[in-house]
Parts: sequence; structure tokens; C-alpha cells
Amino acid sequence: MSERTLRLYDTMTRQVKPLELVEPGHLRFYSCGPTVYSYAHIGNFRTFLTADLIIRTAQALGTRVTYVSNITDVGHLTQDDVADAGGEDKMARALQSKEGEQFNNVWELAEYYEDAFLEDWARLNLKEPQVRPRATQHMREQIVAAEQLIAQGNAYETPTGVYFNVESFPSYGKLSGNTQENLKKASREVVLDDNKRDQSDFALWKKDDKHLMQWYSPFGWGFPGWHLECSVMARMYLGETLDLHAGGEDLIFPHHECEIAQSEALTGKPFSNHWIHTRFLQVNGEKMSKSLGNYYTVRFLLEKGADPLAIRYALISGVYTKPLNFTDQSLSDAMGNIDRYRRSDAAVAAGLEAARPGDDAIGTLLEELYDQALDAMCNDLNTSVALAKALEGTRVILREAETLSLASAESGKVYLDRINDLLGIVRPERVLADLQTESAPKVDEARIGALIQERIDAKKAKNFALADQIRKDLEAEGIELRDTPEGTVWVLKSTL
RNA sequence: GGUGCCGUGCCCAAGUGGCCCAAGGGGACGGUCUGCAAAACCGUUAUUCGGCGGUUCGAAUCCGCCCGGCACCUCCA
Repeated sequence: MSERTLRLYDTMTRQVKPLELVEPGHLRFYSCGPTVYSYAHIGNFRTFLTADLIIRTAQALGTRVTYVSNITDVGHLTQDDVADAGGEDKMARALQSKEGEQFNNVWELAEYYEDAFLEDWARLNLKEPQVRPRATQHMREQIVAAEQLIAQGNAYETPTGVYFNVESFPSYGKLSGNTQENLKKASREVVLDDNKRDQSDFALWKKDDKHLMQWYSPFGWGFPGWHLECSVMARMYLGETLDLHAGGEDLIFPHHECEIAQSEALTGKPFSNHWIHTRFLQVNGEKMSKSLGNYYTVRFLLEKGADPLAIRYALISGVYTKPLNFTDQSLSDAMGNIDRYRRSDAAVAAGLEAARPGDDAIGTLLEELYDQALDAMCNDLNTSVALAKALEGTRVILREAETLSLASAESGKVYLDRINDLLGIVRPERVLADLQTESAPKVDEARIGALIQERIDAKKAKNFALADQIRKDLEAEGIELRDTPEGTVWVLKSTL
């Protein structure tokens, strides 16, 4: 194998360092998944794409990967400490919203959005995790963990729930660079709960017998705290010390900080040897929000006519360690690049078919470019450079597209396969039903065909005025004509 | 108030001490092809890296100050 190692920025130590594996040759990786109370937006997917690229890079290096990514299907509180005062949570709120009216209860709502999420996941060519645990299916383990933490003196029960006592875990804050002292004076608008020993203490279990999702526990009816599920499920499927734990930058504090406290208090061992966090995606230079009208979901973009691979390409075009600005322009740029891969793929297929004699004129170059792309990925997932190198390969192929020898075409195939394994941008891995039915322009293919024939006849008669007029009229309808050596073809111009 | 991050060409975006008079994409411009176009392919497009100082033989890269922008601080990928 190669001597390359995957180097990633580690939030804990604030430096780029090699990913060291507890068990050599085997990466055990946990990536925090979404809460399924609504459609996931492209910012969520940027984070999941970081995880996806890590496993692809690790696999390219010959590493076996056990990848776990959860689904949070329990609604957690929109505000801490208001369980008694009405207990509204994200799921309950979603159920009461306009979109939520179609569901009979929160369980159906969660199931619906989970299905939608998995579909978007597949469309963006994300690899399936080995395990995709759900919070609701690990209730017993979570309750046991809370009991153990109480028994060990790291947690205590109050009339409102079970809380983790941060003072019992002195290094609380180490991931986010906070100290407990700073956190205390920094607290903004925390609702005070007199039952808590320390206002920074966080819930392991919330008592609430009116909650829409509730389970029975030794503490009575209620539901688990948000942070507990990840600690419990990560340990269950990956062991006490993970190699790598990932999520969005907003999870650094409090979510991952709390996971560390719970897990390490419980096991006495480091929870994860490496932490990575993806910076936020902005849309048109602003934070995504529903009120600004820039809350882009995958299906919204697909309905506008975007290619799912182009969405993927646009989302990975910047490095995960910096905020990325997603714009309509960046998406259409990406569509052009995806098209180059598609044409390369077609050219290679045609070259294999034609089986022309000749040397392999491109194999060595393509191999170098692949190596450079892989090097870039190993260097803290430098997707910008990796994509640049990968794209250079399409230029090499397309330059000789018409005349590729069989040997060259074979090299091209190997190259595109490897690039696709590494970056997932050449071909969709799963074929899914077309989503863009509703808003796609309706076209009358027979009519276009007739017009094209009319134009061909006009051209033969040297009546170029009429030929140009037909082309112009169709263009006004969003249909573009291209005269190719194989004849005239038409394409639908993108609405983006 | 606390904790982090960022500012590179017209736009997006790599590069974090010499291989950088700064990758790649878009755009623009020129060429090939074409009846003309479109598409495709080829080429050109930053002596310069928010500003000012400093360290160094050498800085976009390190340090200081200033200006501008962003995120988190118990809902958030």
C-alpha cells in the first residue's frame, strides 16, 4: 500500500495531526446525524459530506472503516429547563406547524422526515454507514447510563429530571476552549432552575408525563437528554474510545462537550482521539434561515432543476475548515464541472467500444493526477485542490475524446472509477426516481423534432434566415439547439 | 462579557515562511471548428494577497495594532 496518512485538523488540540487508529488499519468513526423534525437543508449535508469524504479517503488508503451515524428521532427542548412550563420541543412544534398538520402524531412526523432525509442522503451520493442507530431504539441503554452516572456521583436526580454535575468532571470545557469559570460568567439567558446544583449542569433525563414522546424509567415518565444518545450509541457500536468523532461547528459546545463529560465519566477512558467540525455553510453570503428565504433543502434545489451531483460538488468545493458560501452561481459552476465528468465518462465508454489501436497516451498523467488528488484529501481534506486535480484529468481525457485508443480508454476508465470512489462526483451510485416532475418545463418532443427537421430542410435550401429564426424561437422557450457531427440535438437550458 | 474563525483577481475558492511574479472553477477576451451560432477544445486574464508597522537573507503565510465580516455561549450540521 501507500505510505500516505490522513491528516486532519483536531478541534481538541487545535492542530492538524495524523489520524491515529486504536486498532491499526481500522477506523472507528462516529458522525452526529440530524434531528428529523423537518427536511434537512444543504448546510446539514455539508457536514455529512465531510464525514463521507473522510471515509472515502480512508478507504482509498486501504483502511477498513466502521462508520456510525445516528438519527435523532426524539424531539429535544427548544429551551433548556422549560419542561415543566409547557414542554414544547422541536418535534411538537413541527407537528403544530402548517407542514405538520398532515401527520397524526410526532412518531409519524419523525418517520416521514427520516425517510426524506435518507432519500436526500442517497441522492447526494453519500456512503451508507455500517450502523445508523436511532435514539428511540436505545432507550434502555440511555436509562442505564443515567443510572450509572448517578451511582458514580457524576449525576443527581431532582424533581424535574436527572442532571450531570459538571463540577464532577473538572475538564468540562476542554473541547471548546472554555473553563467552567468562564462558562459560569458567560451564561447569557439561561433559565435558572433552583433544583440544579450548578446552572451549567445539563440534563440526562427530563421528567415529563405530558411529553408527546415519553418512556418509563426509574425516574418516572419522561425522555432522555439530547447529549446522552450519542454517548451511548457510539460506545455500543464502536467501543469506549473512538478514533474520530465529527459534526457541525455548532456541536462543539454544548453537545460534544457534554458527550465527552458523560462518556469519560462513565468509562474513565478518552472518548474520542480526534474531533473534527465542519464550519457553517452560508447561502448568498448570509446564514441560512427560513425568514431570509435562503433555507435551501436538497429537494428544493432538485425541483429547480439542479443535478444532485452538482449540489454535492458545490458543497465540497470549499474546505470544511472554513465557512463556505453557497450561491446559485456556485451551483451552476458545479453543474458545468459535473458535465465534464459525464462527457469524459461517455468518451471513455465510446473509446472502449471503438477499440482503436495505439499506445496508452494518458495513463501515466492520469495516475499522477489521481495521486495528487489523494494527497490533497490526505492533507486535511483539501477538497478544493483535490477537485482541481481531478478536473484536470477530464481535460486530459476530453482533449483526445474522439481519438482515444483502447489502451488510453482503459486508463481513462480506471481513472474515473478511482476519482469517483474518492470524491463521488462522476456517477450517481444509486438510481432514484426523478424528482423534478412538478416544476420542470413541459416539452413537446414531437413538435421540437418537427421544428428541427424544418430547420434542417431550410439549411439545405440555404434559407438560413428561416433556420436561424427557428433556432431563436426555440431558444426563447428555453430549448437550445446544437449542431453536432451526429446531427442536431436539443437540450433544455437550466433554469438556474 | 467569554470562546473560536475569516478577509486572496470581476465572482467563487486553494495556498499558512523560499518550489507562489499565488492552483482550480465561473466570467471576460482571443483562437480552432461552424453557413452563422451554440456546444466542445486551445490560449490569455493578480509583481499581488483588508490597512499600517515589525520579525526575517526571504512573508499572502510569523508578531503587533487598526478596519471589516462570521460563528458558538445550553434549539441548531
